[in-house]
Amino acid sequence: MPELPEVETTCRGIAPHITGQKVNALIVRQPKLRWPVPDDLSEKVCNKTIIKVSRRAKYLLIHFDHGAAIFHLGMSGSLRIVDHNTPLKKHDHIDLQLNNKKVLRYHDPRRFGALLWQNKEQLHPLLDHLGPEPLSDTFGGNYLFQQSRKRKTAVKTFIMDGSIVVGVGNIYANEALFSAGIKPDREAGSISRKRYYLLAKTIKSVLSQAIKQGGSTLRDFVGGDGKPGYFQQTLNVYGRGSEPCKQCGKSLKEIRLGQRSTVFCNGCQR
DNA sequence: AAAGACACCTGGGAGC
DNA sequence: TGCTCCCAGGTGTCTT
Repeated sequence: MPELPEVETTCRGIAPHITGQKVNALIVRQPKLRWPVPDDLSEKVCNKTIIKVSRRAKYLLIHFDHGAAIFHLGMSGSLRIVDHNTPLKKHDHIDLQLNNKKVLRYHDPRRFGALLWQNKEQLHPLLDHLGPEPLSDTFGGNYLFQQSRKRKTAVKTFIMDGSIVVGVGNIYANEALFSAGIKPDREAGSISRKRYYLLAKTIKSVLSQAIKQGGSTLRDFVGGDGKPGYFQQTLNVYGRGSEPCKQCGKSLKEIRLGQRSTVFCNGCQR
């Protein structure tokens, strides 16, 4: 479910409700996520005050004086703010109960997500060796061009590699490549600097557009049924295999790259 | 070193 | 209605 824009939207949505709050309890009903929830996490966060919420790649960090709880939403995870008496649904695995009678509730049917802990001033191994944030100034066409030299992997696989750039998931990789007019299976190392400038630009714009739209549905993260913002995003190719290209009308092609569904227009992308 | 396959897990939809 | 099969927004780890 969550690509970078949804994690960012979640981060912004929950921050005002939990920042400055003291944690009353951590309830872990199902510790078997992608990695087990640490046994001692409850002791680490109980009676401690949340000082900040931030995002790095698709990780959501809840900061305390002495360290941070790290959430990852995996494929199907979501975090929402609910009232303390809100009935549990299936797959509501974790509650972080706050002083203000609100609960930060983690829901994740497939359990590919995670809840971990990192000590102060010491980067968790998972957050080490990550590439730049796509929306930062250190990420751009020149960087992509340089990183891609002599690489034979498909350009789509390349931009989805978290050590190159974080946060470009399957939906937005497809969309950014369409907008840049680049065929997803082109060898990364064979693409010109000029075209990487355009690709970096479309990656940034497709992600910021989605975040902007997610911002309009922030209330969904504090009640309601929690429909993620990017469901509203206009998708040009993702999920539209064999439908007509919105640009030229030709039938969109669907292939698999790195076991991921890949959709593109043979006419508009080369 | 880089590329590709596989793993984790549940639910929904298609096809029979 | 119910069974079987395939697919799904991620990403660490193992094998070539």
